[in-house]
Amino acid sequence: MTKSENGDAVDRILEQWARERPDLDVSPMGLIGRLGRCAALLEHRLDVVFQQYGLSAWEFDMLATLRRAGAPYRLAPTELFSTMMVTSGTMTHRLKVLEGKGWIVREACSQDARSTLVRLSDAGFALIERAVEAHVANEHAILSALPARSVEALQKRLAELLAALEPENH
Amino acid sequence: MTKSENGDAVDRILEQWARERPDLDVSPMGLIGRLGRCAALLEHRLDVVFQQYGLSAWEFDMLATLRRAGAPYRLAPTELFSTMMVTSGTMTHRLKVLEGKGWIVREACSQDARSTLVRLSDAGFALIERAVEAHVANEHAILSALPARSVEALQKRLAELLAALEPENH
DNA sequence: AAATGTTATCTTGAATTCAAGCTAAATGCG
DNA sequence: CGCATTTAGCTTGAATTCAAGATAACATTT
Repeated sequence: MTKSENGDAVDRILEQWARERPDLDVSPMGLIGRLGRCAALLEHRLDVVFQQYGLSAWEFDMLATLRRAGAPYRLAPTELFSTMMVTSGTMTHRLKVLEGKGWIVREACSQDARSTLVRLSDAGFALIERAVEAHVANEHAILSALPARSVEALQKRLAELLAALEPENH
Repeated sequence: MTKSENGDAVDRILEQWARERPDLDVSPMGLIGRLGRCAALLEHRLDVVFQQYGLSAWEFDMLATLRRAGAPYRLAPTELFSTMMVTSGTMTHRLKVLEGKGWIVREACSQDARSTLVRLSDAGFALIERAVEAHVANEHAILSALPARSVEALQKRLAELLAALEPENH
């Protein structure tokens, strides 16, 4: 058995760099490369369930954000795009699409005439209520491929890394 | 508004779900949410260095893939887009851009007239040679925020997860 | 050799995103 | 009050991506 058949795609990249640039210590690529690849593959796996409910990932995310905010399931666009790490222009587009599909409604804000609040419609509420159940079940299924102890360990280490990366910490 | 309590952005999401949907065990969101967020933040951090060399992330990735393949730094488009997880249409566009910038050249394939191979130009080679050094240094700097043992542990757990997620394994 | 199927690549059109800049409303300050 | 500044949201244009399908070359079978 050769080395390259044992490891994953990232191992193969590390081997190539070791051969071509032995002067560089490319070991951080192991962690960062795998993390990126895991994220991409997970995204794909989650999309499968979203599509079963006629949702894209960002549509699920929008409805879920409004849903978990609690009654009356209403937030300002600014709050939405700042928590979701997208620009205001992206949010304008998303709101138009969701309103067109009847999952949200827009309401004037009594405190601030500049702001038109966003609220889950009954249809949007009913949809996300079912979709989030399937989504959570999907996540459980995906992680069941690993022993519970590995999941817990990974979870702890990622929390550490996230703390080190969060914008306010540097 | 963000600094406040103990816990990160993902903890706040978990708390909201626990309040709104106590019937669901949303614990997998802890791992999957943090992983996604780490990936997004890391992407941003890596971009900083890419931009210093006039590169976008995908441009760096393309040049790096050709570079680490070894002399004569030449690959077929199919090999490129399959290892990089993008479609053939995306690859066509990328090749046009890189060719326009003079970092790659295209050459007919003697074995297969359908294929026009892609090769690093001298300029492309010189650029990626410097950029990869800065990139690796950047990755070292980012991970230096964590103790070496944490990095090693995280790396091992991610390799486990990646093995469970790789397409051929399910 | 002709027919059939497969492979490599490109084209097209739509979706999604961001950066930059715009308008309107709220707020602060003299 | 009157003017400057900030904030909320939207508009525009460009970049990036993919899905679907077109094209051309290769491979296999008849």
